This record gives sequence, C-alpha cells and structure tokens, in this order.
Amino acid sequence: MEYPRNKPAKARSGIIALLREHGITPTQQRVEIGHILFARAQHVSAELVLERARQGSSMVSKATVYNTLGLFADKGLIREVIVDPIKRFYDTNLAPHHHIYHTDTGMLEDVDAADIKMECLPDLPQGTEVEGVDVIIRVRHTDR
Amino acid sequence: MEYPRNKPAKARSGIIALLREHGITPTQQRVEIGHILFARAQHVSAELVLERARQGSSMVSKATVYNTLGLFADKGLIREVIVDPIKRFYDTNLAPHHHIYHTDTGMLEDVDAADIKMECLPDLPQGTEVEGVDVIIRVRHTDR
DNA sequence: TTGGGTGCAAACTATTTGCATTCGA
DNA sequence: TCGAATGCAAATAGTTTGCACCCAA
Repeated sequence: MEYPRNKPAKARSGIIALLREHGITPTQQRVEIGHILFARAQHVSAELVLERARQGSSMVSKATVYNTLGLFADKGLIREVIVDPIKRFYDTNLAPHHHIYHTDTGMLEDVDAADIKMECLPDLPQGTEVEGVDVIIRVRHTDR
Repeated sequence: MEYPRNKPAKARSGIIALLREHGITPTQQRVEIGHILFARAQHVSAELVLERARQGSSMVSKATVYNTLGLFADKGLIREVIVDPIKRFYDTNLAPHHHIYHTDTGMLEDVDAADIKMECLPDLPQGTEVEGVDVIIRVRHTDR
C-alpha cells in the first residue's frame, strides 16, 4: 500500500483509514503527524515534523514524534533514509527510488529507480536476504 | 594515495610518513590512532578506536579520537561510511567499493565496485558535481 | 477492573566545543 | 619559543526509555 505522489493532502478521515489498514491505532497525535507527512511527497526530519505539529492545533511531544515516525517506518507507511550522519530523514515517497544528497545544503532529492540500472549484484552472504538497496549520489555545488 | 589491503601493519615510521604526505602533523596520539586504523583494512567506530587506544600504551582522550578520525577523513586517509543512524563508521579501505550492511548484527562488508555496474546515472542538478556514489545493500539473516 | 497501548519528561548516547595546558618543530 | 594539538569537561543534539495515565474488553 503506497501513498501516491502529487496528490492533494489526505483528509483526516483518509489518514485514519490508512493507519487502520496498517494496524496502527489512530490517535489524535498520530493522525496529526500523518496529516503533516502525507500532505505531499517529501523528506522530513523529526525536528521538522515537531515544528509543524506545534504550529498546528494539537499538542504533540518530541518523544511522540520520534516514536510515531519510527512506528510508521516499521509499518511501512514511510521510509527511513540514512544519508546524514547527524539525523535521520523520512521519505513519504514509497515508490522504488534512490537519492541525490546535497552535502552542502542537506537537501535530498529523489531519483526514480528506473533511472539507475544496477547490474550483477554480488553474491549475498549465506543465509541472508536483501532488505533493501540504497543508492546515494552525493553532490556538492561546484565552486566558481 | 591509498593504503593497500591485506598488508602487515605499517610501522610507526611509515605512519608518520603517511601523515606528513597528507599534510598532517604527526603527533603521538595521531600516530597511535593511525597505527590502530592501518593495522588492516577494517571498519571501525570512534568507540572502538578509543577502546583500542586505551589498551595500548599512549594516552588518548575521547575528544581527540573524534577529532582525529574527522581530520583523517577530511584529508582522505580514511572514508566515512554512513549506514547506521546512530553511529559513524570509518573505512580504511580506500579502493572504490560499496557495502553490504547486516542490519541485525551491525556488521559491514565490502563489495568491490567492479561487482556492481551502474548504468545511466541520472542528470545531475545544474551547478553540482558528484562527490561520491554510495551503494548500500542492507541484508538480514533469513528466519528459519 | 485491568492490561496493553500511549504520551511525555527525563535520561541517555554520540559527538562537538571552549579553554587551559602541553607538545612538536 | 610559540602556534598548534591535546585533554578534560561541559554543552549540544538526536534519540530512547520509564512510568503515569487512559481506554477498550
């Protein structure tokens, strides 16, 4: 189940349904956070979600933001992206894709998986299975 | 300048020369840390380096370990690897390669770059240049 | 009522920083 | 000698945990 890109923000009722489909009890805070996340395809940090939640109506604590993002990621509603050594990003785009990371600005961009062809993945170690393959293209602004 | 794999540990004099070649003043602590790092191709965390340094003869503080690892990475002696959201790893293997990350054990394995062919990298954003491309294959042990 | 689920403050961990001291050239 | 490097401690930032509270069964 995947949240489509470039769609208008889901209504709260839609978010409640989405949470239920994923086996998550919809609480006020989770719905609020869902509303922030699924407004559009985006890359967010916990800090940003917290900031937006505080601008909104509901009370949400910092710990709840972290716990909820972790829960959503576990349940497959969002995808954790590890590119920055100091903070985690969460990606609401669940379509197969990779990332361009601007090391000087911290900006993260999506690259459709179809635009990168990987051939001959090496043999996996015995008794393991692939959980995911991340490709991160690190770019910086050219000095001029 | 690249440290070759599978070679016996560099003598301290060799490490001093290596640091000088990279424009790093060789101090007692830096040489000690270099000695730990370049004993063999490996993936280390700051914590592990600190632990090993304390087992050895020299006094090295935590802050110095962090600062030195950062310095070595800046100067291209080691490579920072971002796979784990909670800690950084440093890789003493500078040959072009990618990683297999065992999400359940935290183990990191090298994959020769030649074993992964990437085709048609997407167009880069205007005014940027590639700093590096990381491929991380996340694997887990299959349940049986 | 009651036991698991939830939310929050406080705790914790990895990392960085400021500054007095020491070291290397 | 003297600027650079170190060590310590405290600060910081991101994240996790312990526990009181709440709600459905």
